[in-house]
Amino acid sequence: MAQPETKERILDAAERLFSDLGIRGVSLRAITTAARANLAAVNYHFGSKDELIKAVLARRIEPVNTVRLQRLAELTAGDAVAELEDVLDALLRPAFELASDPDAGAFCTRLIGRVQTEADQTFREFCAEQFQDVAERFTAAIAAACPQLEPRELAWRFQFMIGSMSFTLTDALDLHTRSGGLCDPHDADDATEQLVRFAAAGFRAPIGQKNQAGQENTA
Amino acid sequence: MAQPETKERILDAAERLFSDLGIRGVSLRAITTAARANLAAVNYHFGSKDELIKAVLARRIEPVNTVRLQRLAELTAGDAVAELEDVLDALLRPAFELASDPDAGAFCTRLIGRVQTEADQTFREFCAEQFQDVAERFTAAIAAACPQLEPRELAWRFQFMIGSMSFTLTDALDLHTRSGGLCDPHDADDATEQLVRFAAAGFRAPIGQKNQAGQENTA
DNA sequence: GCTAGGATAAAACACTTGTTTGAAACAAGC
DNA sequence: GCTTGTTTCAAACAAGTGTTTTATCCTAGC
Repeated sequence: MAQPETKERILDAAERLFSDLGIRGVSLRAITTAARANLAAVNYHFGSKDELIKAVLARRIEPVNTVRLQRLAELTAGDAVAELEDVLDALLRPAFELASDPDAGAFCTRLIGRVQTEADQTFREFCAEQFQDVAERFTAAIAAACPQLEPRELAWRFQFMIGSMSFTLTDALDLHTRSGGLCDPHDADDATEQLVRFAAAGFRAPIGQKNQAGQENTA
Repeated sequence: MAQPETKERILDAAERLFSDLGIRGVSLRAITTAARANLAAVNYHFGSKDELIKAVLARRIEPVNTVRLQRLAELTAGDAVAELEDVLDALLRPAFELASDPDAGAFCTRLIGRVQTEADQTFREFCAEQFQDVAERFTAAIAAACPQLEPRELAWRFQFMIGSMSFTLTDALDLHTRSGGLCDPHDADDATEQLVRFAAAGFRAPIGQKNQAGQENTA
C-alpha cells in the first residue's frame, strides 16, 4: 500500500464539500479533484457514492454518540438520578465540541445538522438509526430528572431541544453576524451553556391545563 | 389563454415533490410529468428552474410573514408592550397553521423548514431575506417583553426558538411516531402552545453568571 | 531480478440533467 | 378567413452525472 492517505483525503474533501454544497450538490469529480485523487478512487475505495457518504457521516457521528452515552452512564451510575442540567450537558456538549474542532468541526456538524432535515430519506434514516439509542436513553434520563413532566410534553420538548441544537450546528440564519458578533456558535462552552440553560427552563415549564385542541391563549 | 391552471399545477407539483425529495433532487421532467404538463412549460412560464423554486417558496412564505407582522402590529399598537406569550404566538402560529393546512401545508412547511438548513446558498439567502424583517421586529418585541434579558442571551434564545420551529416543521426525527402518537406536529394549536410554553420559559430563564469561557457546570 | 497484487490513471460507458428549438394547436380581434 | 399572440408539444441540444473498464504504475515477497 503506497499511502493509505488517499482514502482519508477523499473523506476530508467530501466532508468539506458536502457541508458547503449539500450532499447531492457535490459530484465525485469535485471530490476527487479536491482530494487530488483519481475519479475512480471513490468507487475503488468505497464502492459507491452512497457508501462514501455514509462513511463520511459515520466517521464523525459515532465518536460523538459514544462520548454522550459514556457521560450519561457516569451520571446515572448506581441508579443515581442525574441533575437535568448535567444530562443536557452530556447530550449537547459533545456535539458543540465537535463543531468547535478547528480541524473538521465546522464542516461536519454543518453537514450532520443538515442531513437531519435533508430530503434524502436514505441518509436521514441512517442518521436517525445512529441517534435512536441516544435519544431513548437521554429521554429516559430527562424523565427521571423531571418526574412531574408528562410523556407528551417530554416528547415535544425533546424535539424542540434537538431542533435548537441541530439548527445552531448548521450555522443556519448566521447567528454570528445576526448578533453583531455577540454570539459564536463555534464556542463550544458558550453554545452548550446557553442551550442547556434555555432547554432546562423549557423542560421545567409548567404544563398547560388543556390537553386537547385549544383556543387562543392570552396569558 | 387556454387555461391558467398549468402554471399553478406546476407550482403544486413542484412544491409536493420538493418537500419529499429536496430541491435539488427533483428534475423538471418529474415535475412536469406530475403536473401533466410539457417539459418546456417550466422554462416558458418561469424562465428557469431556479425561478420556479423561488416562486414555489415565495407563494407560501409571503402570506405567513404578512400575518405575523399584522398580528404583531396589533399587539404593539399604541406603543403597548405585548406579553411574551402573545408575541411568540404571533410568530409561531401562522407557520404551524400553514403546516396543518390539509391542502398544501405539510408539503410546503417541510420544504420551507428544510430550505433554511439546505446547502444551496441561493435559496437559503432568499428565505433569510424574506425573514429578516420579521426576525428584527419580533426580536425587538421580545426584548420589550423581557426587559431584563441581555442582547446576547436574546440572540441565542431567538436562534434556539427558530430552530425548534424549523425542525418541527420539517417533520425531522418523526415526532409523531417517536412519541407513539402522543404528539402531532400537524395540530397547529397543540404545536403552537407547546412551543410557546417551552420558548417562553427559555426566554425567561436566568442568565448565567459567567459570560465568557466556562468550566464544567455542575448545577 | 522478477513477479504478484494493491493502488492509480485515463478513457469510455450509459444515463440524466436544464435548456432551447421550431412547429403545431388554440383562442380572440377585425 | 385571415392574422395575431399565447400556449403546448415533441425533439434535440450540450453538459454533467455515477460507474465501469482497461491499462499502467509501484511496492513487497521470494
